[in-house]
Amino acid sequence: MNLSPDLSPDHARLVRKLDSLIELPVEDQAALGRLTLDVRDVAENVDITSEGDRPTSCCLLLEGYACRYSLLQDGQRQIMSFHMSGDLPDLQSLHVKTMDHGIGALTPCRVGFIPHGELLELTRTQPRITAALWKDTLVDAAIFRLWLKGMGRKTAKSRIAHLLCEVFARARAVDLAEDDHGFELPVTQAELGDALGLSTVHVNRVLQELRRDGLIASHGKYWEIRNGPGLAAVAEFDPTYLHLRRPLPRWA
Amino acid sequence: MNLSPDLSPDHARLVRKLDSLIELPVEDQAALGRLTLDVRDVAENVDITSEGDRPTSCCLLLEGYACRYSLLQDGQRQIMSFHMSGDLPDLQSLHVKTMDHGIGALTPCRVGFIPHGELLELTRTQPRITAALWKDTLVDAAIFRLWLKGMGRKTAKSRIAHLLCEVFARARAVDLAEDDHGFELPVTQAELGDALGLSTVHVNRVLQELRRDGLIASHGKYWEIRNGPGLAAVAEFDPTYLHLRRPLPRWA
DNA sequence: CGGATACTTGAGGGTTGTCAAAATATGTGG
DNA sequence: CCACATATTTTGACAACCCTCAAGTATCCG
Repeated sequence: MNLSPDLSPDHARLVRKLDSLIELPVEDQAALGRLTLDVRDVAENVDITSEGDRPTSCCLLLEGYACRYSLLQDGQRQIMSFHMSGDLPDLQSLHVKTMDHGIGALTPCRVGFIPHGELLELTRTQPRITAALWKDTLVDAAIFRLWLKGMGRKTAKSRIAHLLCEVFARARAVDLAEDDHGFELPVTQAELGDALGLSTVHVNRVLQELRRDGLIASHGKYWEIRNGPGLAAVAEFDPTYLHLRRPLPRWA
Repeated sequence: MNLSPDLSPDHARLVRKLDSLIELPVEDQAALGRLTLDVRDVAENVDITSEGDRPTSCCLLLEGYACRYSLLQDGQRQIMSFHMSGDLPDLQSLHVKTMDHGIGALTPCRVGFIPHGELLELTRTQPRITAALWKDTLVDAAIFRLWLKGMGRKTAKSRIAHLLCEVFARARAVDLAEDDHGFELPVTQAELGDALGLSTVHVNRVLQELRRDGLIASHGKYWEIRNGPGLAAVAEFDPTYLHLRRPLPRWA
């Protein structure tokens, strides 16, 4: 990647993310670099955006991890995605006015809010940026589809394996994975369960099984893929759906 | 809605669909009316587009019903969405080159293929059409999220109820539902199961339960919502996520 | 009318959930 | 840097929702 040197570190995260989807000429990078970023801190377990809100800006996640979620009437929670630095978890609010889900901070987060107006102006003048942003929302949708496939037709073991492959691949694509197999995902087993449609107890048992099989290891919020091909096989993981420009490790 | 009178019936279906999401001035309607439609017939159970394809056009469903699906290694199928006349089920191929799932015809279908080039040209010149198309893909994503929520955290009964509410609401929005509670959804119980992550047998039993409760009735491919508020309550159905411009029946 | 597809029913089993509690890790104030 | 409160992980027993298998019935369509 050819990252324009005069970008702020915050803008660079955005550019790096979009550039993982579509090659962005320096002019487009510069245009992104001129976007207003209203930076704020959000505490753990606090909403960045709540269901029912009608945002007038999109949030760029700069530091920390967040999730998309929705609550049921009985208080159960469904997590629909995990987000890391560089993600625009409520980008869809650009064209879909009312939030039909919330974005919550899984860890203390630093986020930058970009006014809708500025983004819409870019989409009127910069077709490549439009394509990149649109594609980002499309990859989101592709991820939802794969989760759907997992929830509908895969075992708990395969689902968990798939999630770990996916988060690793996404982290890798934006230079957040340290090496060929380690990455950060600061979520509790209860949160994994809420994401995968499983109980905490069952998540725990299946994780133990994956460890026993030598497929993964974990130390708190850090996860390690011990046997990539094995894990990918259990998961039936094929990264095509992430539509990344740059190749991933062979096994993924 | 103010449908431009000089549209072909096929183009009108597209305009009616996009207009259900965003108000389209006549100039935009006219621009849509000039799109090339390469019309073809697709037989039941044949793919309109297959997983792995790299389409150079988007298909507009003109007549019939289709579904998005993906197969697992063991042959199981996950259906990710149902599509009706007016839908653009592979619109995402505009920006995401490789199909990560297939589009299959559930009934004999008539589809019109629109060249990517023409759509991309529109997105460069007509911001409202861009917004409408983008929003269409965003509503798709919202529907995936709701299915995800259902599969993860709802009972089979609630999931089936939700699907019926949703298809009714979508059909209503494009004038495909005959009255306040009847609509067409020509799918077998096996297909419902593949969509909802359930076995055929269980779908059957739950449908009987919904009928016994007086919530629905069905005659072959036609479905009737007998008790809208009751069904919506079981489903926890709230149509906000469909982001429709025009109101739906009170209960939905 | 006949074959195929779809729907229905019954019996039994398995993956996963619930409840409850113990063990361990984490974090904060003194 | 320890002590205690809290959050998280782990374990066990039992139950439930849903699945599989299998067979019978209804429906569609040429």
